[in-house]
Amino acid sequence: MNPGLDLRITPRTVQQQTIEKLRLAIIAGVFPPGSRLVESQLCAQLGVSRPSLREALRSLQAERLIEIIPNRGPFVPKLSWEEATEIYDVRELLEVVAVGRCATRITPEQVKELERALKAFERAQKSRDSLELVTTAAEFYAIILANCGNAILEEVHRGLVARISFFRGRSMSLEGRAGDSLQEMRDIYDAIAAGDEKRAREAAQRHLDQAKAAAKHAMENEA
Amino acid sequence: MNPGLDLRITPRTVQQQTIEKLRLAIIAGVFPPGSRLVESQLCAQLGVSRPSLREALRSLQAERLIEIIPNRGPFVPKLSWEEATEIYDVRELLEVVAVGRCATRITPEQVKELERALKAFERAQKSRDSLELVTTAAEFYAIILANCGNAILEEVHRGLVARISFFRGRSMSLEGRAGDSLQEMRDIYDAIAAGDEKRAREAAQRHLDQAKAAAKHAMENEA
DNA sequence: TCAATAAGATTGTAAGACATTCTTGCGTTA
DNA sequence: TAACGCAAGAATGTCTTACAATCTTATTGA
Repeated sequence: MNPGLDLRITPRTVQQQTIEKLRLAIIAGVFPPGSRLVESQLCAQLGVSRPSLREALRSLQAERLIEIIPNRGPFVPKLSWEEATEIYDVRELLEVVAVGRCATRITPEQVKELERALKAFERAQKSRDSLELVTTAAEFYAIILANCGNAILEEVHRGLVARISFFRGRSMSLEGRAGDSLQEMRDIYDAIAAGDEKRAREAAQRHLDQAKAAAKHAMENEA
Repeated sequence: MNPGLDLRITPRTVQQQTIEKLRLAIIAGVFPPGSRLVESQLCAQLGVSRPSLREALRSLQAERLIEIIPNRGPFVPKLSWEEATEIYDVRELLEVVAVGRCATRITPEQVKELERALKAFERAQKSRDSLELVTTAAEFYAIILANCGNAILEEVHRGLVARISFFRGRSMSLEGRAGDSLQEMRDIYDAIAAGDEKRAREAAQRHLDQAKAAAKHAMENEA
């Protein structure tokens, strides 16, 4: 037996499903930043009891996806540009390393996967579907992070990206941004496929700097 | 009025206190890795109701300080050396940057604070108090992270360090390790006080490599 | 118009209940 | 004897109910 393989199947409990549904809703922007989450309403919408919902809310609070002010309840935080910048900076730190490591250790099968994800993004870009753009871009990065050889890095990165999902959605819709993104992601893909760590890191750095600038632009245009 | 200043006082709810007490207990090693946390026992020990306790446990689960297997309940995870290595690697990534940034922006008052923390560590090292060693070392790093200019980086770093606290406690007790640590921390302090970013980063890197090696050594000697 | 108050809504916390699932010890059987 | 299976007990997952504390809002009065 391989002791490193965990075969345990974990039943999906009510709370887990509650957490996942709420998390997706928040990331997708169903509850825009600043909106309050009223327990009784969520219970009714999700069909769960208040204790179960509250436990789910505590998890999301620990993930920093929501904030809970005592006696006032949970709400989706509004990110200031300063906070968003800090998140982008840490993300950049992690992501550049992840892309570089990925380039040195990814398997040919996973390169195929990455190529598929890139093409999906390309299709989304042509169809100008804003949601699809974000989804496919996330998938592209998910593959990279899953192949960087460090699960903790992947986990932390995912948490950070979730917190700026609202920005990403906005900046992706910016005129022309998706096209630039595609080219930058192609560069990353090419470098990874070639196993060129240095070039991969540089491409990732470029991509993130551009994304950061686009996010800033998107934010200033609506604030 | 300064809109950036948040004067809101948050009442300390039962759950917050529960979370903090449990977190400290876990970090301090009261519940060693592998031990199960039985709800009814914790309720009695902490004097809180089951719903409150369960919400607190969900928070700790999201922080990855405990794991909860459905229908079996929460327990303190045993870190494999592979996982610990991954955490150390990400921590290193963040910490080196944080120390470097700290060197360029710390205020003279905070340098004083850092000096005090360093001296406290020195005293702990002389008295060979294992708990004090960990506490004072944590304080030293807390000051650095608080002055790196990025609250997100600080937050992520704190989360990672909490997860390897058990290792830290063990490796600190290693013969001679504390003395080496002190010298390495002095180097970090000197570089920060001198505002020398490059040297600070190098010192941080050295310190972490040593800490990692010590942790590995400590782990292999008991597994 | 503004301040104070009161009513309503919402959250924090507890207690109880019950079905489901896990653990464990015992007895049965090959 | 050993392995299997079953049954009792313990623990968790979930829901309901309840109530005090707090916040929000609307009304009233100056």
